[in-house]
Parts: sequence; structure tokens; C-alpha cells
Amino acid sequence: MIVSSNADVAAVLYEIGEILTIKDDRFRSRAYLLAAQRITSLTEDVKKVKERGELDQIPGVGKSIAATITEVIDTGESKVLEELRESLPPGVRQLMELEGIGPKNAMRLVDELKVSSIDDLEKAAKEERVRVLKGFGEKKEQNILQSIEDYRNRQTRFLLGAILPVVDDMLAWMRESPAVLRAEVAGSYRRRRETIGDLDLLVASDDPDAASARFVAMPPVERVVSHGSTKSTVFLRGHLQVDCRVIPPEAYGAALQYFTGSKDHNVKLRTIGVKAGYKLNEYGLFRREDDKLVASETEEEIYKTLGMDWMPPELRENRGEIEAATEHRLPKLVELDEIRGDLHCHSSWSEGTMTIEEVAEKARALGLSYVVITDHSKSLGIARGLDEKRLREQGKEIDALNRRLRGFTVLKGIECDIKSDGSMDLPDSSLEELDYVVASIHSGFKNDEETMTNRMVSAMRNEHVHAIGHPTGRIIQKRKPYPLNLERVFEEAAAQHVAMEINAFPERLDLDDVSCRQAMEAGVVMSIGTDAHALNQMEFLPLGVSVARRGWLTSKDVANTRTAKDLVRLRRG
DNA sequence: GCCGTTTTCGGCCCGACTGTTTTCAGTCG
Repeated sequence: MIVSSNADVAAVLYEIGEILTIKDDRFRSRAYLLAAQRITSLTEDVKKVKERGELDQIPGVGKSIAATITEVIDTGESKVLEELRESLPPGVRQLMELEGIGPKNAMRLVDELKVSSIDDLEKAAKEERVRVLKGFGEKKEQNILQSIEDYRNRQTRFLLGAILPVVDDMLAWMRESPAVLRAEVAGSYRRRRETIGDLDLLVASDDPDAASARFVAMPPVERVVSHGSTKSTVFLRGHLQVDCRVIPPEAYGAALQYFTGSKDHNVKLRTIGVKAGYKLNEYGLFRREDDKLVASETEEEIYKTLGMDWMPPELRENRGEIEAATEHRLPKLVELDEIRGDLHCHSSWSEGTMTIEEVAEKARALGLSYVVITDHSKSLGIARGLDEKRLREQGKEIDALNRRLRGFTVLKGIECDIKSDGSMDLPDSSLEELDYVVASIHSGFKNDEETMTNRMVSAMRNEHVHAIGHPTGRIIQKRKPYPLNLERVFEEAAAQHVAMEINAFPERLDLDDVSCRQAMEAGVVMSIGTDAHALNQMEFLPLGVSVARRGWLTSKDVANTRTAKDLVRLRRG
């Protein structure tokens, strides 16, 4: 197998790092994990960097890891990884999937109980063979059985869009308690990652016991995993884990910074802190020599003391934001209230459930000043796609509606299929009547990279196309992106002034954050659309803005910040 | 394994909770 993507290369480095962690080789492990993370967020194809011989200029990549990357690109394999895999007794990594089982215990269980799988371990625990081991006991044995049950039930990660209402309810519950002065969810939720593994609830309180008690008494709590005065963990129904930390109000900023992460961001920050003579933890920034508290109330003062500008949570992934903040050159990220329109919306003319008028009313209620109606085109028969005739009829309905609306505009659009030969599903004579054309691929996902890339490029060369819809076709945790040479696509998009969509549908979020940044760096403008098929789905727009922000986009990089009049002139640059 | 305003060696982020341990190791985030 010849490796093709940055993700493949990163996966090898991650696995090496993970195995080194098990072997307690902490620092080498960290080196590999950090390098893996850097490759993941690289906005350029790592093969290109390799061809230029500049692998070791990637931060965190030195001679040795550069050699591993080269080997992986050339052969698809890594000797280092293979040797490490072989050095590990079978079953160890599987056991570590269990909550509460780390490297030490996994190794001992495999070694002393001769188990090589979770199934084996379950049998041993049920036969009470675990409790007799030194350092284990009845309680640990019970916890192992519970962890095995959780493991079999658990959903890997939750979609951000599915988590939003859960968080709203949780915060409302906590804020009702007089012991709770402030409450917020930090972690990957606050950074707006596309999926969330668990929630990190942060509570400011002068009465930690009462605040913690309030937390574990929350209605949707299914099981309390741990319950201390400042730190508790529960599982909600649906097996969503929530960690709660209670801190004194004067340390809220420090705690918020600390628990927002990401881990890599924090490690880097603390390393810089150490070099400057500080110690940073969830209670504040302290001077090392005398342990004097220097900053803790707000995130701003902590970053400032470390010589940096405050940075939006969406940027905190150790993707260069710390360097940018130190040099005072952080981008001014696009804001939700700069978004004037939704650029991808269906109606009952195709597979949507709402009339165009309902769409307009909803968009106006959301604070927008225009919306583009983009129903499917004819070849998507299953979605009642529009042919030339129905599209014309729809246009008349929109004209009539616009005559009635005041201070709001419905734009005529289409989500036009890109056919397998790269041509459009509707003739130019139809497309040129429209204000905004989104062109999407809905078939042939198994074609090779060359074919798919050519197909998309030829669509962009149609002068009536304004944007490419859900450019990679991925469905989070369900369907991989179809093979595509994004670099070539972005190059063409920039040259043609065609926008790339950020599809805000929770399962799509396509382009993703890293690709957005890559597109922006190539000079491409992004087009945010909800792809709503029902009225409440139009509320997904903030998810699209989150992706844009995670991709370092400013208002000029986002087509939606334009007025309707400027939007339809997108192709003129 | 990587890195450098403590530089080519010697560091590498920090604290809470649990279970088992009589003083702490393991795990997690």
C-alpha cells in the first residue's frame, strides 16, 4: 500500500507514540505524539514537504521522525512501528481501552492472569481471579466489570450539533443553584471541535460541596463515577461522560484556560511559562521562585503575562496560534453576527419540508438578510430534483415572494449535480437565470482521485457555478471523504473565484477546519450553508461559523459576509 | 526524540480522585 494522506502518516506516528507510552518511554512518546499532531494539522501535503527535503523543518519533527515519515511515504510501512507492535504482548492495547486501566495495570493483567482480550479479562473478573493480585482488590475487580460494560455500550464521540441542547439544559440546572456563581462548559466543546468525547463543566463557587452535590444530582445522570468536593465525574443517559470541576471564583480564568485546552496547547503554554519562570495550573499563574500568584481571574491576564494576546478557544489546538499570539498577528476571526445569509437551503420543491416563505421567515428570525434557495437538480430523482421547467416555476414564486418581503431577499439558487463527466445537470441557459449556483457531487464516490478531481475542476470551470457543495462528501464517523486532490481543487477555485462550501450540517461540517485553512491560504473564499431540509436545521449556521473560525478564517474569507448584491458577483473576484 | 534568551546536554506540565496502600501508585484529563 502506498500511503496517500497526512492522516495516514500521522496515524503511524500516533501508534508509535501510544506504544511508547505503554512502555513508559515518556519523552520519546511525547515527541512522536506531538509530531503526529503537527502532521495532522499541516495545511500542505506532507509528501510535498518530503520532496523538498524539508520534513525536519516541521516543528516537532527531527532527523529520526523525518526518516520514519519518509519510510512511511515510500513503503507504506514503518519498521519502528512493526518492531514496537511485536514487542507488546497481545491484548495490552485492547485492555487499555477500558476506563481505569492504564499501561501498568494492562501489562500486569496480561502477564499475571494470562489474559489477551477484554473477553478474557471479563471471565477472570467474574471468577474473582483479579482481586487476589497484589494492588488489586474487590472494588477494582468490580470497576473492571463496570468498565467492560461501559466499553461495550459506549458511543465513540458525539456530534457537536447533538451536544448543544444537552449543554444548555445542564447549564440551566447548575445556574439555578445559589452555590453556583458561574458555570460554563470548557474542553473540546468550547473549542467547538466537530465531535465531542466528553464534557468538561466548570463551576465557580464558594461552596464546592454544595455545587458538586448539585452536579451529581442532575436529572439525566445515570451513574456517578467519582464524587469529590472539587472534582466529580458522571455518565448521562446515552453514555455521555461529564466531568465537573469546582473552583473558587478568583481562579475562574485560570481554570477556564486550563480546562479549555487543548492538551497540546496547554503543554506548549506551560513549557513557555516554565522558561519564563512561571508555573501554570488550574488555580493560576505563579512565579516559581516564591510561588506568588501573578494572574488567575481572567484568561486575558494569564496570556498577557506570558507575552501573548488572548486567543479564541477555536484556535487553541497548537497549530501555530501561540506563535501568532506572541507576535501579535492573530487573525480577527469571522463572527456569527457578520453572517448575512444562509447559502444552502432546501425547500419543499425538492426534499425539504418547508415552503420558501417559511424559509425566508425563519432566516429573518435568525437575523439574516437573505437566503439562497438551493433545491436539488433533476438527476437526483429520489429527492424530487428540479428540471428546467420546475426551476423556472420556482423562480416565479420567488419573484412574487420578494415583491412582498421588505428588507429581506430570497435568492434563486440550485444545488446542481455535477455529473460523472464533470458537466452540470442543468443547461447553462437555466443556470444563468440564477443568483447563486452550488455544484455538488452525489455519486461515484468510489472513483479514483484523478477522476474525482477532474470532475470537480471541470464543474468549477463552468462560469455559472459559484460554489462547490460539501466538497469532500464525508459523513462524520460514517463515510470517508471521496478521494480528491484538494490542493489542485483549491488552486482552481482560487483562480476561478469559486467558493468552497462549509456545509454546516452536523454530520457533514465539510470542508473541515484544517482543509478550510488550507483553502484560505490558497486564496479561496468559503461559502457557509446549512443544507437545511427542515426549519430547525437552519439553526445549524453557527456550527459552520465554528468550522470557519477553527480554520482561521476572517470575514473577507467568507462569502456570507457579503451583501446579497456582492454575493452574486462572486465570480468576478 | 526534540530542542535551545538555562543550546549541543539535560531537560521535557500539573493536580485530583480512587483504591489500596499505612505513605503512595496508577490513572485521568
